[in-house]
Amino acid sequence: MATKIPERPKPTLASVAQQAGVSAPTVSKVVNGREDVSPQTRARVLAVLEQAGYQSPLQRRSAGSAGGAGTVVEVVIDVLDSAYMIEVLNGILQFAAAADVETLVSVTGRGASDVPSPERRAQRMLDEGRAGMIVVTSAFSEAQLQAFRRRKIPVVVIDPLNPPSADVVSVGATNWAGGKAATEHLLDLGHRRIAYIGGIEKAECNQARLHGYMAALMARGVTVDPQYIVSGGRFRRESGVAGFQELLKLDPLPTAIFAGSDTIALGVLSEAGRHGIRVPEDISLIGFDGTKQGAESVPSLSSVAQPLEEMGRAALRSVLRQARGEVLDSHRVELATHLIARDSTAPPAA
Amino acid sequence: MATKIPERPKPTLASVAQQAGVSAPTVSKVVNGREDVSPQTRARVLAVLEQAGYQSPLQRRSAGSAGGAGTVVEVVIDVLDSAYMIEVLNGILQFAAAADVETLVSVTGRGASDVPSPERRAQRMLDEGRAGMIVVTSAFSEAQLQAFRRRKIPVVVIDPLNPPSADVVSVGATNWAGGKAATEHLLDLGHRRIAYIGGIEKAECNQARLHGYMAALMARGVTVDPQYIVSGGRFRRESGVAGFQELLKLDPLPTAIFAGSDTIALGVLSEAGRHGIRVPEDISLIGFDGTKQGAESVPSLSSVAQPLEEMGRAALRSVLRQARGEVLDSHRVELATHLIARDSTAPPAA
DNA sequence: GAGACCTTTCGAAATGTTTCGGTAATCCAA
DNA sequence: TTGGATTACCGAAACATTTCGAAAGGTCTC
Repeated sequence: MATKIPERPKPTLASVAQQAGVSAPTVSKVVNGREDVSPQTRARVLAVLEQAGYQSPLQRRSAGSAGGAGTVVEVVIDVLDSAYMIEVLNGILQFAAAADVETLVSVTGRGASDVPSPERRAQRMLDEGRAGMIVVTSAFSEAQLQAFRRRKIPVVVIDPLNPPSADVVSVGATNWAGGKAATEHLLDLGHRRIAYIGGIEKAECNQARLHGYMAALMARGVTVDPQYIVSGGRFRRESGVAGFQELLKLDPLPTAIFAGSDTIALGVLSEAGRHGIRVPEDISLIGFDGTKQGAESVPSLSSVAQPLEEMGRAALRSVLRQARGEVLDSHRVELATHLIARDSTAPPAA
Repeated sequence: MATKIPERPKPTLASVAQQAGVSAPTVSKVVNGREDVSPQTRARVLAVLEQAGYQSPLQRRSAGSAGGAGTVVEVVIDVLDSAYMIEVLNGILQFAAAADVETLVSVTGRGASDVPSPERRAQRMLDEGRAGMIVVTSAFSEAQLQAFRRRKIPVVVIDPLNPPSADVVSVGATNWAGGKAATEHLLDLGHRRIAYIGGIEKAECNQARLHGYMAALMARGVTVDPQYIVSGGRFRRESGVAGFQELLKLDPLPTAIFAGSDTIALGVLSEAGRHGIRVPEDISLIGFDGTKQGAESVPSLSSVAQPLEEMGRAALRSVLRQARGEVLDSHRVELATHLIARDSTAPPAA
């Protein structure tokens, strides 16, 4: 080979050590983040390391292949108690298995001994060579997510509470269109007194669904009656129960209810049963999420389906792309919702 | 210290290598599961390794401090689609958060690209310093579990398919007693024609429940009618649907059904609804598992509650104990079940 | 059957990591 | 002030792992 490259000798621990005026073990400690090195020494070694472009064997190995075996992605969820969470997680796990990626799942809900600070967590992720993180919880604020971004750790948020900012990559669904579709479905059936029972009030997705609901009403010339909008709940069964009790106090009862999530709808369903109110004969009910649990209830629940598993897959895919250093087309992925009319909606009683 | 221990020199790679008649690098490769070692050489080295009781630094590290930060436990589940699985997993995740342990969850169900051989998987666990594994799936046979045992990787199986063997640590519930309690509950209400719809036929837990059912019947002098025992299903909703259709063909219809799991019971419930058969007026129904989903159905489901979350916790606790090298009191933990009578059971129609 | 080429297996040497003990700085009680 | 105790920091030596090429044996081609 005549065209031999000038061949700058590949930096080794020893060469770096000599240049920095310390021993090889000391450099090893700095590279591996051990504690017993003084700040000054560490800084000096780091400088030489940087200048020489040294890569530890670990770094060399992981640099090549993000997305293959050995890649670990962290998944942070609130609690595993809603059908929504379960299906999203399922999507992530399925895709992870197919992509040969490992997933480290942790809950932030109750009992977590010492929710570590984002800084700490980010540091540990770097140490352990984690490829990135998927967040399905409200545990991290916008500012905290920045901590990860600063360290170049790929993060994707599913259904963020806050409106999507340019700095955070997020995955969601077309909530506004979905809320509109659900309401139109009820309008088409002939309903005019339609109530909305919402989830977490400030949540972006809840807002979007509510505004889709209002848009549909107004487009048909139906006045939006604030009495029929129950808010202040959460995306949980109990909120459905409480919300329905709230609605029962009104005089012209609504003939249909649009629930902000399937779990809420199921709460409504069971509470209606307790009061001897039949669904859909006496009142129509439509949920949001399109969970299996809704499909399996009696009567089966009409709903606006979000592709929950697909959302999980999309989130993981996006994390892996970022980890590989690819440029993302968009910082916000919105997947389409579609209406599923099942047995819990019908024309209003004459 | 006068009582100094004779101090057999700690085995090192070199000493093992010499004894096995190979070089140190070769021993290293065997220990770390590299490919380029002939089977004969590997076997020879493994023998010496075993005899000398050599421990790789990785093993030494994980042996010392299991249970604190940085500990990673793998959790292998089938698919995240049953209430049972979800609650067990939730228990594991909650306890993991409290114990500051990380959990790596993987599914073996569909789509898993290349279910790695247990050998491979065990090797990777050692490489990555994983503390142990919890198995909630039928993906591993008894023999395959041995592969982990041989490498001293702590493994705990939750509700194993096979009868608990002395070699595998397992966590379960008092299935026999639970099956008996469920059946006695129905007998106490006055039922005599009681059907059983089972899950996976060979599964240990299913067998135990079935035999508890039969024991209760016999103890009261009620003949066990094989027609009323539907088997060949799985612990899934569809099996409840199919099983109920099966029972509908019989002439003296059963007045009560004991389902092998809540998911099965929910299938029965929805199918009964489709046929206009009311629960519990026309037929009583009791499940097994005591899942939240059962509690939330309409009518709410009577069930034999297993402490599912507690089982998850117990499994994780046991893995951590093993990882710390503690001696286990028992290789089989059985947690108590208890009957929850709700709205789906009532005296038979006169 | 000779040669080119590949594959498997292994170890020497190069490289990286850990253990452990020494040194010096600091702290503390007398 | 002094002497012991404690701690932080560092490197020599011991240990482990990886790289890379050599040797042995196969397979294919001509």
